[in-house]
Amino acid sequence: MASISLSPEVASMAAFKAAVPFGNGPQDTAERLCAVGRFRSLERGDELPADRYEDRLVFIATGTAKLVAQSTTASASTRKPIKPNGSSARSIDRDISTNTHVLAFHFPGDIVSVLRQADGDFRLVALSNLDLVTFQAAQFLDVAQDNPVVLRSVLSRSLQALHRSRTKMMQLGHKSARQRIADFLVGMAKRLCGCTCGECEFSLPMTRRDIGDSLGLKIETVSRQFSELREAGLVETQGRSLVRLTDISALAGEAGNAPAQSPPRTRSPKIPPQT
Amino acid sequence: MASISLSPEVASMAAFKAAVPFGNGPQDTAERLCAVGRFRSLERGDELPADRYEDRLVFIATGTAKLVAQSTTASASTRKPIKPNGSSARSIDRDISTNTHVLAFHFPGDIVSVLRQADGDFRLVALSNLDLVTFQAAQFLDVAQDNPVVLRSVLSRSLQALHRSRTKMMQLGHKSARQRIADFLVGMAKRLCGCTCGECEFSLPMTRRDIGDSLGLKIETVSRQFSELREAGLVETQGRSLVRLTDISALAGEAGNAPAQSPPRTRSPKIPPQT
DNA sequence: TGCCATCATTGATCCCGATCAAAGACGGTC
DNA sequence: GACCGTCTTTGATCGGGATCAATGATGGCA
Repeated sequence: MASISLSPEVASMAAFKAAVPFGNGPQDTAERLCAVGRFRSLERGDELPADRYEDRLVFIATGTAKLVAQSTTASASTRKPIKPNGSSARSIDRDISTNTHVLAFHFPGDIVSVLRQADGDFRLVALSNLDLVTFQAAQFLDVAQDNPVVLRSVLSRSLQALHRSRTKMMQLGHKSARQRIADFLVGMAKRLCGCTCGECEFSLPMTRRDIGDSLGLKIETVSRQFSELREAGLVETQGRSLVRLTDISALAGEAGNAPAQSPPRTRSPKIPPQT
Repeated sequence: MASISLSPEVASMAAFKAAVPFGNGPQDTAERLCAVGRFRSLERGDELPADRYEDRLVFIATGTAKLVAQSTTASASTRKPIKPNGSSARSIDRDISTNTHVLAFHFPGDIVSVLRQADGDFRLVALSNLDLVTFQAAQFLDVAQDNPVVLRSVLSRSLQALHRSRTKMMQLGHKSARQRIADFLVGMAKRLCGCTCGECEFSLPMTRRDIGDSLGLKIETVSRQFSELREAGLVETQGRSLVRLTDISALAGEAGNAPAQSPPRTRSPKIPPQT
């Protein structure tokens, strides 16, 4: 097994180069970017060590991750006298049952912007074994500055992230628990299988708690909604993570979205949706 | 009234040039950007006509605006048999009590990204008389592509917007009504007066309904929270919009944030705050 | 000045989701 | 296999915010 197969590091860098369009600018941009990028590998449950002073851009090569925020709520409470059970020395104080919030889940090919710690406590945590490439944002931009195509691509990605974030905000703003869960499942079907209608089966890489934290719900509520959707025949589950959606369109309807028609929403100017 | 004083259009373009750092790239970038920008003036309550196919970047020169999303929720309920009272012809079907959501408020100097309508129903609505400059995002980027400083500045702004959006998401995710209102007021104090502690007085450009829509609360709840904060001596109001915060730090505490110490924001080589 | 549409406040009640509590199921490891 | 920690499900109860309903305040305008 020596080093015959492609090393994770080399593979990750290659994935990065493949994911970003380098256009017809300076041809060495890719190499120069890789030179300032740093490969890292995390195991399930590990978190990317925080950087106090530098914003970072993180490219996900393999695995899935969650971006969490530890809200600085003056929660005067809950110091859990962690059981002396010296479990894996690895699990760094994953403060249970505090106001942790999952901002987003990320999958291979994503470029995640992780702000410096001074701007809030954002952390990237591995949900599965994770290969990634980290860049100091300033360095990345310095290099990319010579190559407008790259810069523009990054901008475009960040605008997309903004869009997703806003969409999610709307979810949290005024959707019921049922709608949030349905929406979440539809979203996962799309990102994990590329399915937007029909049926679909996949394995959720995150726990019920993670799901709840990302939707602003408690774990019990998440569970109850799964149960109800199961009774409604829209969802089947097997084990902890395997999920089968029997009718994605119906689920999307449940989520309060247009039932995933043919995308070209040829609405005449201003017909109120009112499904 | 002739054209003796500076026209709003000229003033807006000048404001735009002043707001974006053009660095030492090609010196005509500013002019070329202005050439593809289009000046618009909206009156209170008007909305920026939607563009079906093009994402846009909008620079706010004067006034305040809200970015709203009309959620396509399949609200099976609430058919309000709008009273035949042919009210003012002006109020363009501003569907009362529907799931409108305010994504953000914007002030002079902001650059707002307004996605094409196909990506969701986002609209920019004037809260006061509003002068702005709109760009087709693609055109803007084409021009800016020659000037890395501009491109990078726009990127930086969008990352900031993302950060704000995420922060807000956390708010909506798990904060009480009290905390949301307190947080909102602290944020307004900062944006409208630059105050982060001590006391402060300003005029809110938006209605209680707008506030509620932006925080995921109902108007009655907003009102009740104002009343409670008033009783607690943290807030004084006069008329509909005038607000006085007697102790911003205390209010920040109420919001569940660190009580606004001297922000040790040790900014590393980064880009100006703004927005 | 008085009218009137809109906005804001206050009260009463209801309901969804949080919280408290206790089993039950999964999936590791020995 | 049996054990055990973690994750998940289900039940009972509570409370914050939504909802329904009515009154009061504001400010634009003729």
